[in-house]
Amino acid sequence: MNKTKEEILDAALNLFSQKGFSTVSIRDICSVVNIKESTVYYHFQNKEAILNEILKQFENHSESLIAKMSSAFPSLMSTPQAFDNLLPKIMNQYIDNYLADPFCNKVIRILSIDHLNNPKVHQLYSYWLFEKPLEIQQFVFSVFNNAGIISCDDPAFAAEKFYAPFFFCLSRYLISDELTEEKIEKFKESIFKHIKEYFR
Amino acid sequence: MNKTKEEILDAALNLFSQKGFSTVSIRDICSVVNIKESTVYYHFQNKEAILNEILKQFENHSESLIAKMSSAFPSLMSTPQAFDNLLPKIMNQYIDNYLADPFCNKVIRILSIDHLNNPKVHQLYSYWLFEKPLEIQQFVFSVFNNAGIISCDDPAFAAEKFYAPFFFCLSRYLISDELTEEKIEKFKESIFKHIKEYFR
Amino acid sequence: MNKTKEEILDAALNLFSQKGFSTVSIRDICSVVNIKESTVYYHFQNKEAILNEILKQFENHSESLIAKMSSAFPSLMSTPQAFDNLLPKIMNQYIDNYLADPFCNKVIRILSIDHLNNPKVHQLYSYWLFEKPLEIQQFVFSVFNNAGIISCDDPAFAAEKFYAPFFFCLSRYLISDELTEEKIEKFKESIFKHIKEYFR
Amino acid sequence: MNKTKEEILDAALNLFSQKGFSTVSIRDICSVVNIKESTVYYHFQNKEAILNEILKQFENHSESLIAKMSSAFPSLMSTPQAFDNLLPKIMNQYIDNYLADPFCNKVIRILSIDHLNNPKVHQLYSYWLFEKPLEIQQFVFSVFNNAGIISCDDPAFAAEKFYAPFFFCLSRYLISDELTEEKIEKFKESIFKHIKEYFR
DNA sequence: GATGAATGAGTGTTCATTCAT
DNA sequence: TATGAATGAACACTCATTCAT
Repeated sequence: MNKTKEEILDAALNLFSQKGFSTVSIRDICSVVNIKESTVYYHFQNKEAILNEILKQFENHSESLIAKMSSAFPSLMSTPQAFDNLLPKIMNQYIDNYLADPFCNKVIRILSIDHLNNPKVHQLYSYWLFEKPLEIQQFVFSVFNNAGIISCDDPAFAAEKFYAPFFFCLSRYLISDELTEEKIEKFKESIFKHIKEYFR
Repeated sequence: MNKTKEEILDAALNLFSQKGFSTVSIRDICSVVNIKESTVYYHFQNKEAILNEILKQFENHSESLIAKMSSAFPSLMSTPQAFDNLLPKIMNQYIDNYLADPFCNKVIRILSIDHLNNPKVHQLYSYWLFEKPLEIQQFVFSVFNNAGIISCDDPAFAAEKFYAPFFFCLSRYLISDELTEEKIEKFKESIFKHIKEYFR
Repeated sequence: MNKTKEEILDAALNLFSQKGFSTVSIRDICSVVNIKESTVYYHFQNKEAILNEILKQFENHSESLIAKMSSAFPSLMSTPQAFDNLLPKIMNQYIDNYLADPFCNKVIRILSIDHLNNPKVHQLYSYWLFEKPLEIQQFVFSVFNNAGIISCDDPAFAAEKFYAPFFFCLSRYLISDELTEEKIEKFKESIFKHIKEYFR
Repeated sequence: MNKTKEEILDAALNLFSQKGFSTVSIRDICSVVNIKESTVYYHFQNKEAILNEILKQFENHSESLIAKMSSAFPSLMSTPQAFDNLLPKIMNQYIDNYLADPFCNKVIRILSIDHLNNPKVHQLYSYWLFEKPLEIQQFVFSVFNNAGIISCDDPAFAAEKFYAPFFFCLSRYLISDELTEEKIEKFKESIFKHIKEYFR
């Protein structure tokens, strides 16, 4: 992709994730990238198109991450030791490449700021922060149950119980302020406590 | 308070909670209340003052609710039966008068939309959605622990574990879309399941 | 006159003389007097009426000062010693009760700020800062000439020559900044030097 | 410079010099230039920037005029005849290119209208209407004195005496009303009378 | 690829003024 | 006497967008 276009996307991502889509002006973006406003319209049809491009990249990233993580799934089920060894690895992957990944984290902020205002954002917000993670975990728990690894008669509730602390800690530590290494550590510490407690 | 001023506050509350503070214009508010823009400036110094008034009312409401709920606390501890009887009542009070209360619910939406953009909102967001509830629950759990009602060696974690589903379900059911009776029912159903599971 | 009305006039005088008529708002005046804007309209028909009242008072003050000073004129002509004695007295009177008088000084500032913008002000500005003083002095010089006290074949030019330093020092010392005792002293020092030089 | 930008500056100059900076609206300027208000903000950061540009041009003009006039100074001192020949030429240059120059004259009006209200304008007003001319003339008189051309033991007072009629006639003839050829003639007639009288 | 110039619609806000009380 | 409430017109300024170059 063109360098200027990438710079615009990058600046827009940063600004949108700090102040929300409608509060950021084309001028704001241009003064970061150091280009004229009309230049933006060479690369994008309009302001919304910038957001759409960001969201599209986010979806691609997220889907490919899911694909990657799913491939680790069979090994997870092989033996109890494999489970104990792999679970933290998978969780770390999920955190490092998604919740705390600089790009994804910023998009998640955008989703949480703008979801009430923008239907398209709302749909992504619902999907990626609620539906999809719950669906995956529900699936995992029901497979585990069927395999006799855990006993779980309500996989939907199990998923919700497992995911709630993730969402809570995400909101509390990862998108409440600037994202720092410190915050990520706090998040991980907290979330692994919850996981440990969960499988106690 | 003056009728027009109240109507302005009411319209502003609705609009701010739907689109966020900066996306709502004075014109938007006026076209709801059916007054001229200059009239707004008779009642409020500026746009921000409208938000501040709303936030002030929210704080007053919240604080008085806490006071009211605290008074029920001693009876909660008297006998195990009292606990079992009272807990749902208190939870319902918390939900009906706070999380799902039309006024509070809208303010909570505002907090969640604008917290990244507005420092004052951010402070209230952190305080009322994280610090305060966790502080209260941590206190409750440590008292319960001391009284031998429950055994809990890490009240801070216990509070987080108890509150996480609240926050999750709040985000999922109560501030993700328009607030309907149906959504409130879904929320309650889910949250009482979590509570039951918690005290299992 | 009513106390509130006087306070309005006083506040308006101060503000108009600092920032000019059109730059001062009714609000500005009210916040000094500590009344509501609508109250102003009980005492004055509109904003302009406040200015007119001030200008009327100024004209009354000026005219009565001229009358008073004219009465000293005959004695001025009696003997050369009387002239030498009386001239500084008259000049001091002119300065203390007019150019440097707190009320008149403020009005003169208003005239000099607003004369280009407001025809009525322009007329007073021309009259009281050019026509009238030159007319009086021209008259004085021609009488003095006829009486043989001084020899002066062009009283109009003599008046202009005599008055020019007044106007210059007025602008430089008395209406260029806040009016202080120090500034008045500087003005007097300078102007008496010019007078002495004139009659050398 | 861009044509539209120049037209804005020109219209602003005319309007500011007639009504003062704060009384002129961007709309006023636009309706003269026949552009939309937003266009003004393409060329200038804000209203004040228009004034600043005008003032900057005035300072450049004034400084280069002083430089040009200073170069004529040595010849002025060579012989008494040179003095008699050159003085009117220099005075005419001063009047035609400064006091009565259409651009400068308008700026001087702005200075005299807005100096009490605007600190930056006040500084230019003091400098260009009092400090600088007096400084130059004081310098000239002291050099002339040292060269034996005139005898003058108080050059500061001599400068004030020489300059006072300029300032007076400037106010009376050149910035009191619209600037016409007639007014300029009146001004010159008067000022040359004063100069002749001065060197009598 | 990029920009200089322009714009129409909209933003928050201030203003002098009115009028019923 | 004074004010609470309201307003229409104006204000400086910002916005996303267009289009010729």
